[in-house]
Amino acid sequence: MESTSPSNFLHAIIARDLASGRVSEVVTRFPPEPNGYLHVGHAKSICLNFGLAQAFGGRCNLRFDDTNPGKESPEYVASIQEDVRWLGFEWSGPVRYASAYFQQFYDWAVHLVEQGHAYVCDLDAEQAREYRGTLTQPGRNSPCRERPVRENLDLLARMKAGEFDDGSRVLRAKIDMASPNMNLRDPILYRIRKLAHHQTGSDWCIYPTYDFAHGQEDAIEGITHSICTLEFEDHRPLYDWLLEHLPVPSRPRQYEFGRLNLNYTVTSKRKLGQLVDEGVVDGWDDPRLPTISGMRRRGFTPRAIRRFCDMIGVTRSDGVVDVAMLEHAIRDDLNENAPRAMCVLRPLKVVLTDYPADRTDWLTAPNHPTRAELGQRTLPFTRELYIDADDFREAASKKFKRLVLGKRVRLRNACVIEADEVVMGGDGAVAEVRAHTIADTIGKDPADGSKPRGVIHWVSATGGRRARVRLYDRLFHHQAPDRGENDFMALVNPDSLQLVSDAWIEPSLAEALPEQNFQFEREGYFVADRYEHSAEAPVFNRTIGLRDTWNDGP
RNA sequence: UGGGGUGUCGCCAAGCGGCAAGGCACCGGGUUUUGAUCCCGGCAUUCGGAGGUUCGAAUCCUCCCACCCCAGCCA
Repeated sequence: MESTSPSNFLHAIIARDLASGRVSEVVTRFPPEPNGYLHVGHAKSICLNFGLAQAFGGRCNLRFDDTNPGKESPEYVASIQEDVRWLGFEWSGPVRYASAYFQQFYDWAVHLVEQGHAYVCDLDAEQAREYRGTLTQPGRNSPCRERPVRENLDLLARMKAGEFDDGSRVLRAKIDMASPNMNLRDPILYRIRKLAHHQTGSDWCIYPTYDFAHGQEDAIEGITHSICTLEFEDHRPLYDWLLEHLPVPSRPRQYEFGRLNLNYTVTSKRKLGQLVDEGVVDGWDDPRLPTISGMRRRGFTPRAIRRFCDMIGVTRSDGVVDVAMLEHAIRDDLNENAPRAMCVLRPLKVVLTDYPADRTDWLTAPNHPTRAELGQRTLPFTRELYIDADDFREAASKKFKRLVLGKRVRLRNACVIEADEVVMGGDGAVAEVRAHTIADTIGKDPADGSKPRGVIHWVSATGGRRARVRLYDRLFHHQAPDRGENDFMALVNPDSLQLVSDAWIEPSLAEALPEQNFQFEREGYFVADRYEHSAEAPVFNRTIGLRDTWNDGP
């Protein structure tokens, strides 16, 4: 796989650390909590962590930060691994789990207590909040703060033994209740949760907090550069404090970067989960969601997502990336690599009156306009064809470069035809167009030197196949559905999915493999559905439309 | 009104004292059996603002302004 890893400030830091000998090898990690599916924001982190390790010949671990059993599940640990692999990355060694280090964390907690750096606190959640003070006022010491070491040790052991109820006691670090950094006001290290854990079962009833776990996990695994998002910057002093006060095997350092924000979309596990739970979308892998599995089902390729991550860069400023950049990344990849094919979304019958009903010509068409190595396929050409209803008008201005009554148009990969008359249906709409072919125009212009201004796609009515096509649109029309006062659930686009049950495809398309990408010429990029597509009942999802700069006329 | 951050084109982003890369978007023009692609051209005398240092500043100093994060026994 190509290892693009464009330079950024982290790249520079690592290069410097390697050059100075501060570290001899770079070791990073991607540390998701298995409490939801990965989304495009995680893709940025994955590309960053794995990409940096790759760029410097180091290693990158996949580690589940599973310290809160109440929110986690095995379904997520499975999907996360699948998504990371699908994106094209392989972690170093086995999958790691914070939960595998629980005993070590506990021993270290005991160590902290013995050194007088931690104590068991009896304040309940509400009292703890009061004692913590506010952003502008210092907190007050807990009445338990000066508890003797011996008593703390006893209480901690009993917390572990399950003698106390959830929430009744916690273990806290003894740092500084007056610190302007809230994270240093005697942060909680352990809480009681009488809950089974998806990895450790009922072994524990006390679980470490993120702060008491993350740095130590990094130290145990020999992580050299622990990369996280900006909101953890205030936690860095605590991260360092714990490492300094514990006999850890290595000294990782934390660095922060700005998380990805995309306009017109929501990227937060909580909100994505709400859309899934309330049935607004069909599941975590709904093609309208910016989840990795959703984008996969939509037809995005790992390469396009990686390319997108390279395009947006990595900095410490938090901005909002225009989805147009994501759309460009996928169009760019698919334009280069997707085979072309023809599909009519709104079939309008065209009868070629000068063409025998019992005749079929098999025309060959290249699978790609510039890459001959992608081969060609054959198309059945018959008396009855379907073209898209939008590609015909009884009358139109010169700007309309498609089929018009009495005028000519080129059928893509086939001949030129001229529309003679229209047959109206009972509903007053055009039901059929009757036309005739212009002799000897396959692969060449008409003998009279005229050149049709337009080219439209078509599919044989008798040789083609019916298909179901799903046309996706943005889930939100609002640029910032979850910003400020906005209730993102109320801003969902009710027409984000349009089901087309009678699209018409050229026969070769029925043989498509699930997840195969195509460009349906003049329409956009589509993918055979990962789960529902079959030769008997073809199903395609529109990944993204073609760029369209045509300003519609009259 | 505490602490921690960030401010370079509509968006992302290079730049680190020597005179504003690149990408996306957009606007022209050319090619084209996809109104796609491709090609060519345009797009910041200016770097949040005001002072200062310097021959010279987006880059150094001072003050100011705006925005983001922190008061979960979430991560």
